[in-house]
Amino acid sequence: MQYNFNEIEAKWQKYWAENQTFKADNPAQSKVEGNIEKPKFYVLDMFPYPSGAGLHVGHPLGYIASDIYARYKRHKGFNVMHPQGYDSFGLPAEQYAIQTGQHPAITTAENIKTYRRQLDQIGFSFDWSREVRTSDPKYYKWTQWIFIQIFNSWYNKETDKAEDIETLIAAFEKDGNTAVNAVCDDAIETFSAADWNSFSDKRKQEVLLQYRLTYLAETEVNWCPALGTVLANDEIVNGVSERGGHPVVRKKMTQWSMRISAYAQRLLDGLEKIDWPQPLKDSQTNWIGRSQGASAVFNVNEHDAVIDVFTTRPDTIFGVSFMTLAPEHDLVSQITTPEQKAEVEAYIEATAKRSERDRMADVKTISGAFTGAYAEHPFSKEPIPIWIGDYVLAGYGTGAVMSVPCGDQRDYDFAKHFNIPIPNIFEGVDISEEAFADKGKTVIANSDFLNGLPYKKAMKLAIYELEKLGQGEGKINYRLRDAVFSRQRYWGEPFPVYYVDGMPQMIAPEHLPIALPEVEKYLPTETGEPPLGNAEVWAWDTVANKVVNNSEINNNTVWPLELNTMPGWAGSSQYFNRYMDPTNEEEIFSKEAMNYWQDVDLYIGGSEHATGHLLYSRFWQKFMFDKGFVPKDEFAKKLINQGMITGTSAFVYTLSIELKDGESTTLYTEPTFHYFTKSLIDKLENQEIDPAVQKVIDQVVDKYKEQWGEKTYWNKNINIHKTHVDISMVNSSDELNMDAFQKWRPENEGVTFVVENGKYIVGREVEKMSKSKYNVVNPDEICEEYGADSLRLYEMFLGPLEQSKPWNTAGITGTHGFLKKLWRLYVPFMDGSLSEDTERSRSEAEVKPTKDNLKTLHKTIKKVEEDIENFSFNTSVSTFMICVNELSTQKCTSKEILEALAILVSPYAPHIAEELWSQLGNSKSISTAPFPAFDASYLVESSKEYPISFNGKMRFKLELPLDMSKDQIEEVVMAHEKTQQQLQGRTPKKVIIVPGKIVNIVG
RNA sequence: GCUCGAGUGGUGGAAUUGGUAGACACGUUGGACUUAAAAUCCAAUGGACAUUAGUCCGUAUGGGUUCAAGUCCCAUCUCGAGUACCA
Repeated sequence: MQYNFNEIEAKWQKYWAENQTFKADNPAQSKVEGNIEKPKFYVLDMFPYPSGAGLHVGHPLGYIASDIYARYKRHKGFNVMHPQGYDSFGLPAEQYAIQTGQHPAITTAENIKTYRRQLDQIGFSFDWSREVRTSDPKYYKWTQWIFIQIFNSWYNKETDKAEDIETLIAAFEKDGNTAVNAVCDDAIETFSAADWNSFSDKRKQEVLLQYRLTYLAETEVNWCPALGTVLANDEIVNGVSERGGHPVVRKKMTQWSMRISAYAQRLLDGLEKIDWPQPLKDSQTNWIGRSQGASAVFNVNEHDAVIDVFTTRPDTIFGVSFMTLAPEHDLVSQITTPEQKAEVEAYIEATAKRSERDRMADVKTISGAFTGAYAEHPFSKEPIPIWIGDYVLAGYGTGAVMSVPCGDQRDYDFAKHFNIPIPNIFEGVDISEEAFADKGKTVIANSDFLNGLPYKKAMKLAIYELEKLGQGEGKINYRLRDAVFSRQRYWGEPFPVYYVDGMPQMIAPEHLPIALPEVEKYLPTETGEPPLGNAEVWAWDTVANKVVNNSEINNNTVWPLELNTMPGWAGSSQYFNRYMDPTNEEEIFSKEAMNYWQDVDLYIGGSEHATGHLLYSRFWQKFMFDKGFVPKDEFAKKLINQGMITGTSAFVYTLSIELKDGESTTLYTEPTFHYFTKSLIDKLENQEIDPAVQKVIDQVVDKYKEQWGEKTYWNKNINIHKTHVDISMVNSSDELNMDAFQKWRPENEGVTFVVENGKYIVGREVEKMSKSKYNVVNPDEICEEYGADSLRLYEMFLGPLEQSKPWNTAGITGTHGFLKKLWRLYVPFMDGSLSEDTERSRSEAEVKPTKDNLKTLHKTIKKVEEDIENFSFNTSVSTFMICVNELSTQKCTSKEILEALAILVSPYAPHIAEELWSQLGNSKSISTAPFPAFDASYLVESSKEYPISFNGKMRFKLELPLDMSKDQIEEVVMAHEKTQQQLQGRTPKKVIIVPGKIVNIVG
């Protein structure tokens, strides 16, 4: 009986779907409420954005790994939840809609269909009954619900958690805002209880907005004109948009923001208790950017104004020789003197024109302008000139720095450039060439009360003295900014918000979801409103509690709705919790479900989400924790980043011949229109011209001579050109299908190949998989030709999960061959079409396992179990191969052994395992079978083949009993003829014997 | 520039606390079967010398610790990822 993988895989995929084999039990659904016998295990993949291109072989890598783990945990007796869904709001579908008019919901649904088909054919054990789609109103109802929760909350620094806004209102009514210690906007006016109670309703709402965890405020945002939307910091890479690479400019706009900065410290602390990859933790730490120092206040001379600065080096405060403000700083226009006005304004204009990208690319050019104003040093009372410079960023800290040129290289460079004095406040340090920033070696000098102190002490004392003056305090600063939450796009979650007199109002949760309205065009309106401005039915009726036509807006009971939509990360920030109870229409998830599932045990996905999805999700989780909705403040215990699978591009080579007269003048460049096989190119690169190449070159030169007459060409340059060729035209031995190549493109017709042994060998290079490089490998084709089980095994076999590694389809014959070999072991137990030489009955075939059989099996169990626990899937595939090779050699026909082996293999190659399991006579799915127990007694050895080394080099091996003593071993080894041969009469200085390991003879 | 990670055959990669380097595959070469091809099976396969036994060199490079180093320590080089005026 043949291993007919296509048939087997289709059969079992159908079986799993029909029997809901991988449906995870929920506490509420089980017989005994809240008490499922099995312990829970939650395995999660980062859900995909369903793009139009479908999957390539790189995409399922992480899904295969998580699937193996999920299936393994089922064998180990866990109630495993392994859900999958779609992050289906996003820019590509909308861009496509703008171009074609096709509704994004339609393209998205089509793409999801393709994804589902591709996922199904790989045989994942997903519980599809839990599927979520972020663009489904039934799902985004809860995204809107969370938004309302966040809006109705503030952050209490005293309790260090989010609290209901009602508690803040109560505090205001009682004591005003002076006693409240909250995370809020920067410039807040203080008010008493009496003030508060006398405020108008609108005024109260304005004040509360400054405290809410999501708030509407005019903020400086990253505006991307090409995409017509704002972008969050993590959506910008190198000053251009992550998607599309469009330029981004700074712009002030009224936007929803999320007060993630309130959670900066907890997001940092939380990293210590989760098992996530260090690089990922590092980049989150970096992104949060905690720095400890002090704030200091400098009074501005002749103005009623102060400059607030943040510094990490308050110990160097006596080294200040100037102040620098960001050009955008509010004070600049106020304090600039009439004489300096022209220069300052010109400078501000010049910096505004420079894009973010230019500013970043050009960090070496020093520029700035003097405002003409002076600040007063808090201690020395000396006047300090105030400058502006674009090396100070408006968005970080207070947008102003106290410049200490002797201790900071940027300040130093600025001072040098503008001839500002550089006072030295470090003992015994030369600062004539560069600034001195080594905190460890710092001893302060020329600094009044700080003289002679090292860094730490000086820092403490400086802060103490600043506090005494009332001009500063110790402070911790974070780089993390509040996250802009509005997008001027169509294809996203609508906000559950309407506006009364310009003030945002939440729609009551019982009226959710607020579904996306239909629009004619997906572009911004003529007046520059977001696409939802095109909707005709987009007003909120507060009486009927429903969305009505805009014409009904009466500014009394019917009000306009919010026109922005939520960003891509809104829907993905709590999806892992919704999976626990995905169809619940009453609440986001039931208490029972949440208490049972708790958190994600294993989360697998790409490292590109380090500072986006994974930071925002942790933020929302902490919020949900504060409000008592979830029991854990970190949502995923363990996270693994799978590496990228790169493509192996193929290249063909042509030459062009450049004829030069004398040293430099190019007379003529001639492409040869011949394709040369790789080895000839290799030779050329080593300055070696093969006769076959020479012939072509001569032809070109002859042709030239015919046209131009005889000349001496003493300089012939040969240039090699390589072109990508579609990898489907290349076989596993790198041979090009020359016929196919000629037909590939019209211009290839009739080209000549210069071959070796009749074969054209292409060049190979590892590159990112992409259409333009013609190196994309589609899993559909692999499944068709080799089967999903071969694909799964091969993806794991390629190398460690976290590492990036190149795909090479040729290698799949290895794992495919293994499966065939595995199959053959079971043939004696198969019904009907037994091959002639194995024609036996089952009972005849079955024999008792031999000692060797058991040894092979149990060493496989041990290794595979260890490997899975360590996520070392590549090595367990090798272990299976060794196991099958051994059992084949042993001609094993023990049902006991083969049953256990089928279970071991089943997480990796589930289809063949199910088939073999049923052929052995089992009627239930193999996924219900317990994992074989390891028994060490089968591995006990009585002897060991000792490596005998001389001076650390292994020379020969000797089989010795394991119970032999050190002395006995030495005796036997020394007496051995090969030992004497090695020593050649010398007496060894030392003999090292590690029983059970090694013998080393020194001398 | 800074932070982190990695360098092992022609290729992907093994090597658990320092203890037989190159497991397992791919590819290559030779052989069997076949009219032929495919498939399958068998054998060889780090390099150099040695046609037998065997010897020497080999885990990016140079040092060091050790009876013993891919593994530990120091320095250097190369590649990859992240980050980038963060005061």
